[in-house]
Amino acid sequence: MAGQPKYQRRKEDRPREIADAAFDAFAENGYAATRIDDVAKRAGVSKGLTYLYYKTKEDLFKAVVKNVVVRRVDALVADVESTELSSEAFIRGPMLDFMKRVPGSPIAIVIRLLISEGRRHPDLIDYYYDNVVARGLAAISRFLDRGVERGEFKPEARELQPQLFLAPMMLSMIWRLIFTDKPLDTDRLMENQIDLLLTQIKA
Amino acid sequence: MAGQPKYQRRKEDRPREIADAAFDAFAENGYAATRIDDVAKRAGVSKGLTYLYYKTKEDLFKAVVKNVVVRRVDALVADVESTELSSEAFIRGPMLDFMKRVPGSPIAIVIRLLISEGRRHPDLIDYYYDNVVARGLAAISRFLDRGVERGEFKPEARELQPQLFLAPMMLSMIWRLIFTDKPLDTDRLMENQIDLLLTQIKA
DNA sequence: ATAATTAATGACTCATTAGTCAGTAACGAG
DNA sequence: CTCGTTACTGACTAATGAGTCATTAATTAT
Repeated sequence: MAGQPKYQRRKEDRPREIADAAFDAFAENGYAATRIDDVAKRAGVSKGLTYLYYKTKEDLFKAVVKNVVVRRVDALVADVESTELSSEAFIRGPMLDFMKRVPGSPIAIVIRLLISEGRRHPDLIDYYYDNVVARGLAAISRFLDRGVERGEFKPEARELQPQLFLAPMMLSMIWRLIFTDKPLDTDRLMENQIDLLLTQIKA
Repeated sequence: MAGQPKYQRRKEDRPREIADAAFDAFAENGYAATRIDDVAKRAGVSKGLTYLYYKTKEDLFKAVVKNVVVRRVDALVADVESTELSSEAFIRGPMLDFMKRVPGSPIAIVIRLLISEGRRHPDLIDYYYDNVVARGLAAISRFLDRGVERGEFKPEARELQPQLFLAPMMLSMIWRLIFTDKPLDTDRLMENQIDLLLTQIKA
């Protein structure tokens, strides 16, 4: 007459399940306003278990940022490095597509967390800078260099700050984070910027 | 033999003193991590007095955002509307100067607060949108129109999204909020964007 | 089947802090 | 110099939520 077991023991999966639940909770309410109890409930576990895998709330926060971030950037950088397309076709195609997706993606959520809580976790900032920002910027720079070498871009392209490509993406992201419902054609904003830049640097 | 009085009664000045202290505290620690006790101590008053002038912590938060914001934007908009300079000279002069100053100004702090806490205060978002964002964007649009009418800009200038002017300012602001110490020539970023845009729209 | 191991639970403690309110003292009126 | 008004104080309450740990039960080994 054994009933259903109350729970399964799943040592391997728990940490990830808990981190995912925490990500959702942080995304909805921010770090400070998220209770560990909520995270546990979302993950379908007890509060105590959360503390078995993550010693403190801050530990959990760090795990969340690291998890979400690493997967995405790897994919993009690999894409940039391995493309067979012409420089212009790549920018207008895969790169623009990627940028359009970012403002609605988990990356935006992580950015919000970094803006609100980052100052209390300097090592997290460094981690994010090294693994996301620096790598992303370097990839764009290498891409510009390659365009120049191939004769697709003018030599001045090398002087462009890579951030110029990302600025409208950034504004779109912040816009959506703050003014969820106010209209802004973020796609067109990014397209226009790409047009501006390409007109300037095309050989 | 009367000692120094313990305090002065300053009904008129207290609200502002408290709001200013709160701004400093919020800027340093964010909304959630700021204790009313801290604010009171900074303002040199007791905790109870804070509650005499602001019914809740949220009330205080709203007062802070509104205070800091209104003063600045009024000045800029007036400047844009009343300038005697040529369109290009104005953009490269006063407008660029203003943009360069924003990332290090209290406006950046308010933006951080809106990003982290805004979702729990929708009326604050609306207030900020109406009084800052909408007005700023409208001012840029009118300015472009005027340039076209005067024959300084091509007619296509009317089609430009005003946000294109602001995107690098936004990126610079966020960069400084997150990566306080990582180098980025934010001034050059904004100058380059202005160059790009002017080359495109100059008659 | 039974025992040993340990993943998982949830009731508990304890520190923190938003918000209250009875009392105190500054200050102006008479 | 009173006396009345009220700006101001600070000790208090009530609620919340991070982190603990003794206990329970799923699983594995024998």
